[in-house]
Amino acid sequence: MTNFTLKQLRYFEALAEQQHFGRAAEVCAISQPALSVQIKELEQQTGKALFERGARQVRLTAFGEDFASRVRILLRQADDLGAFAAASRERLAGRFRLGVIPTVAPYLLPGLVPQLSAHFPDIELRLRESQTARLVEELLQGRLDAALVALPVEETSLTETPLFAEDFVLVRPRAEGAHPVPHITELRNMLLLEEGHCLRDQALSFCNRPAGFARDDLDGSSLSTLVQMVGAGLGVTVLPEMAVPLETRMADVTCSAFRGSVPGRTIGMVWRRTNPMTQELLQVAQVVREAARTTCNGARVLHSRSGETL
Amino acid sequence: MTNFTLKQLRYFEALAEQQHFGRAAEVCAISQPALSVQIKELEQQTGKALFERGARQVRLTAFGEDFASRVRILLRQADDLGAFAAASRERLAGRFRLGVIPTVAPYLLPGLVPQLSAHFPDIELRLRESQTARLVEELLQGRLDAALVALPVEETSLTETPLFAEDFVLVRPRAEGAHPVPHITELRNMLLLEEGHCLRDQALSFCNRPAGFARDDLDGSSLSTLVQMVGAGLGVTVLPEMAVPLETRMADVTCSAFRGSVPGRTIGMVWRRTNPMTQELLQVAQVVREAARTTCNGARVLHSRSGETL
DNA sequence: GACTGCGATAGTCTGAGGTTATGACGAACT
DNA sequence: AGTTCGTCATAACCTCAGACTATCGCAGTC
Repeated sequence: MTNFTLKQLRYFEALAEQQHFGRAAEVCAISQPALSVQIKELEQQTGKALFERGARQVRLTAFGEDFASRVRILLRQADDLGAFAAASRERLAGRFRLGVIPTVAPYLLPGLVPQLSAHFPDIELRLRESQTARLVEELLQGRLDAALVALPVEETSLTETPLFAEDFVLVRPRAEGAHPVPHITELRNMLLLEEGHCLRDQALSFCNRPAGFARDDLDGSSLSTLVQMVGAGLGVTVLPEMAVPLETRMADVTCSAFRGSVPGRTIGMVWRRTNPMTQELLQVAQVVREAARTTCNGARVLHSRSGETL
Repeated sequence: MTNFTLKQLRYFEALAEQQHFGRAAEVCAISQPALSVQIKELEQQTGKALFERGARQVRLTAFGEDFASRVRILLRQADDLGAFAAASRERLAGRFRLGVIPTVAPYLLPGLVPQLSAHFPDIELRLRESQTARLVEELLQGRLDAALVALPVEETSLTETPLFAEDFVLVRPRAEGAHPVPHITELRNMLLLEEGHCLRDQALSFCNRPAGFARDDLDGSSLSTLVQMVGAGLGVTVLPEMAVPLETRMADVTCSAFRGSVPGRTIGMVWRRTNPMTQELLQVAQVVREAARTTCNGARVLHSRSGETL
């Protein structure tokens, strides 16, 4: 029953304004008979006369006027919808849900958030801090649009772009600062983040884990905690370089670059392969690279391979 | 640019709800390819992806969700428009502008207005009291929908239906009540309404106007005034029967039926011949007849000829 | 690696909605 | 009164949007 078309309503509005079939048809850029037919059709569908056809005048009926005022509202709303789409066409806009792992978030976000807002003024940014596994799960469920994690991510339905690489640095009690920096295979009493953090797995993987390597009785829930524990002389730990300024400022520790083969990590952005906003996501990635370059110590910006711009 | 169709939006809404092309197509009672094509078309027109097509899931994009919430509002409004038309289909509704001549209005309207409201609960009644010429002019300009006047009305672009007929009665000072009622051709010192009232013309026409017939130095602006003047002994006048109870109650006058050929008038309703609401107008006329029968002394209800129901 | 479920694409057909030409009719003019 | 004019409705025709069926392609699943 409600099967009139927007086109009919636009014709109707034109006729209501012009009060003349010929002129209204011209306004609509169609022929007069076409307009007559559509108005007639509309009148049949509403079941009431909308216009009174006089010899020299076309007038709205009482019902027609009530109808017209509602039609106008409807059409303006339809116009708004079109304008809304047009306005959103160029720039990334709307909700954008970004997940970030805990060993990146505190160091990158203070620089990133303002830059994202500046770059995409119409964005509604929602941030979520969680470990990689959780972020991947939420991505797959469609509850996140993208995530910043350490690469690689083994998940075929996700796609990724590298953002930047950084080294890990060794954190020891300040007292040990004078000692030579041990090789990564010689580390002892390593303090680690609790289960689930990718940084823990990375730390475990880049050395051959001799007996006594890790203090696995003393997992820390954050890098901040770990550094405090190092300062208390409980052991040593590694920090990604971006974390160094913030975490070691107030602690009684010393930081040293590794010698020889320097361990590190690559941070990248991942999202569902099926997400149609690839273009916009790559723009976001570019902003993240910029933010990392300007606000994160020692971040070496990486660029996506050419094929990924598709 | 804003040339999407309501149909597309309905398809879109269904898909947004079902998150499945096949099921959404079924809901829309079309084939799945038809829906795919229309969604694609809509996405092309908005210039943005609305859905993310996953392997096992169809999801709205961020933009799609914003779009959807607006679409829902628009569609509900379109539905309302249809419902509004459907609701107005049966009963007369909306603004109804009725003109009434001054020698009818005060006596008929108190009974008519409640009956009209009761009969057409959704009506928005606007009343206008003016002399016939003015009412006809406003009708022709489309500023009135109908008018209650004395018939006949000489105006080819108006059509009419008779409502009721009534007699005129003679009003004399009470002192003269004992005298025999003069014949209409023997009247003297007749007090008349001022220029423009049809009742004046009628009074002038139903007698042969001998010298001294009318006190044309003393026109009254209302029947009420005339009756007061009669009571003061300035002359005599005629009243339509419906005016008698109200106008003669407080005055020192006497009313008498004419003998022989009794003058009177016919009240009818007129409207633009082009007005498409003939059916509803005839309903209104019927209510007026009923109101006249129950509330107006001596009104003899008349019925429209069968052909007029078209 | 074949199967399956699901969306996209291709090819075809129908009718909604456009066109031009013409009719009908009231208003205005001669 | 007849004629002309302005205006909307109707008729006949045409075209393409949008429907259908059939089929392909792809990603999970067994």
